[in-house]
Amino acid sequence: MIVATWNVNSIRARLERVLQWLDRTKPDIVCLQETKVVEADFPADPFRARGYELAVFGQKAYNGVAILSRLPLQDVRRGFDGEQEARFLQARCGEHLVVCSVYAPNGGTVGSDAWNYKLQWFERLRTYLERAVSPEMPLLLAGDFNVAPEPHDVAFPEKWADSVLFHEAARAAFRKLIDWGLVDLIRLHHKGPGPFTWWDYRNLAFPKGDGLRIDHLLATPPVASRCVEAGVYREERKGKKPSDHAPVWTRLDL
DNA sequence: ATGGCATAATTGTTATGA
Repeated sequence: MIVATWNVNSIRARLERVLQWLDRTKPDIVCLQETKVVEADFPADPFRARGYELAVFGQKAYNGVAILSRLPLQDVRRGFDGEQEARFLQARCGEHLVVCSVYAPNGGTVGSDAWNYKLQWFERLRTYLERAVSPEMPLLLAGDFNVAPEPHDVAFPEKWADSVLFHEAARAAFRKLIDWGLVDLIRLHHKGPGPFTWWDYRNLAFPKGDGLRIDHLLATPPVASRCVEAGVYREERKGKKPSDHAPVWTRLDL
């Protein structure tokens, strides 16, 4: 089956593009981030009409995560550790696979309150995993982690070294999360540099190739051992009214 | 050094993103 994740930068602004992409690629499970809408206003009907069950965790204007699944959704959990913001949504898809749609804080600027919040948020996510799940169970964290883990995840690493997306402290926080027991599925199949998943809207970043890999599919070993293919739908960054992120996907032999 | 662009909430301008 195909599992994908996409930071859509507003599900209402992106609805037509998301539906066309769904109809073309037909993923079984999709994690969405930055839906930017409360649950009551989430445009669920066109997804239900395409055979998806939905789990939605939203708030007004900012953040917001969702999971679409062709397999029955059960055991939905909104947030972790008393989180106020709509950044984490967990559900069981089918009998065994647990999927989490994750939207990590951006961090504003290095040294700001938002920056400290970002670093602490990664600590709290790791603590939640330690408490609530296990590396032995089939678990997939899919989403926008707002961290490019290594130099070959950034097209121009020297230019981005001091940014919140590639700062050493953010990379260290991400590594600590991985060390709990997660495998980066893209890196099972691509050596790098790239594939990149985000390009700034400004300064012609996409045509210039100024990309970063900040959206990730992170799986426990029971899932990673079934990962036969993974990639980025780079073409979704092209054309009219794109998100600034491209979808990331994997094929799992489950 | 700054702003570039996009979105929501609002309806002129700000907050936030990455």
